[in-house]
Amino acid sequence: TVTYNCLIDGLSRAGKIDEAYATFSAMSEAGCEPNLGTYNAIVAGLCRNSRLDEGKRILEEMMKSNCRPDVVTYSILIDSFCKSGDVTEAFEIFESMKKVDCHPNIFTYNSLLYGLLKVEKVDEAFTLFQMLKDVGSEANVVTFNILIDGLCKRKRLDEAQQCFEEMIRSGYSPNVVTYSSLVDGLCKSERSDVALQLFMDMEKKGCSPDTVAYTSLIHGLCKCNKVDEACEVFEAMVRAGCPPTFVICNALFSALCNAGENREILDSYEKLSADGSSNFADFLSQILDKRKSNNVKEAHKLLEATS
RNA sequence: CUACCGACAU
Repeated sequence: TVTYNCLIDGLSRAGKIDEAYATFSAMSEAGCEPNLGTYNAIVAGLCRNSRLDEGKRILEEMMKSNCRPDVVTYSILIDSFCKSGDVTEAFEIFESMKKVDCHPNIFTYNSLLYGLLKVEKVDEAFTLFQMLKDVGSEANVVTFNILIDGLCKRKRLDEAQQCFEEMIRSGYSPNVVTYSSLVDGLCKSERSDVALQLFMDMEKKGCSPDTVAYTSLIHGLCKCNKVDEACEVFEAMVRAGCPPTFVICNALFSALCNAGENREILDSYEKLSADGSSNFADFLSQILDKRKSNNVKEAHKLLEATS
C-alpha cells in the first residue's frame, strides 16, 4: 500500500493525474486496500491538477467507507477551493468537517485566510484571525505571512506594518517570506526606499535573502527607476553566492536599457533571451563593471556588440 | 507517508 501511495503521489506531482487515478483504481483490485494516505494523495493530486469536483467526490466516497477523511483531507480541499477563488465552497466544507467533529487546525485556518484575502474580504479575514485565536488554535509564521502579504496586495500597507509588529510582539520571528512580501508590497506602492531599508534590516537580523527576496527587491527598484541601487543589490547577490536567475537578469537588463533609452539595445536583448541564464549573468556583470568605471557609453557598446 | 505563505506587464 505504501508503494502505491508513493506512486500515486509521484505521478500526480508529475502532472500524470490520469495514470495516478488508474493506479488508485487498480490497487483495490490487486487486493491492496487504500488507506488514509492513499486517499489524501489522490485527493491532493486531483486538486493540484484543477479537478476539484472529483476531489470532492472522493471525499464523499470516503465518508461512506470505513476510511474516514481526516483534517488533512478536508484541508486539502479547503485550500484548493480557496486558491481557485471559491471561498463559499471552502467554507461549506469547513462547516461540514466541524459537523462530523473533525477539528480544523492551523493549516485549515491559514488556507481560509488566504482565500478570504484573495477575494478581498479583508474584514472577514481579520474576524477569522480573531476567531482562530479564540478557539485556541495557535497562529504560526505562515498565518502572519498570509495576512501581511494579503494586506500588501490590497495596498493596505499600514495594516500590514501593524500586523508585522503584532507578529514580533507575539514572539514570532519573521522569516524570509515575511520580508519578501513586505518588500514586494512596498515597492509596488512606490516605497522602494523603505523596501531597501527593510531588506538590509532583514540581513542584519541574520535572515539571509533567497532568490525570491532578491527578485522582489531588484525588480521593485528597477520599476521605481532606481537603477543604481538595483545594480548594487545585484552585485551583492552574486557576491553572496546566490545564482542570478533569468528573471532577475531580465529585469535588470531591461531597466538598464530603459535608462539608456536606446532602442537598438532592446533589440539585441531579444536575441540574448535565447541564451542560457548563466551567460546572461556573466554578461550583466561585465556591463555593471563598465558602469562602475563611469563608462556608461562603453557599457552600451558592449550591449550592442552582443547582437 | 500526504495538506498552508512571498517575486516575474509569468
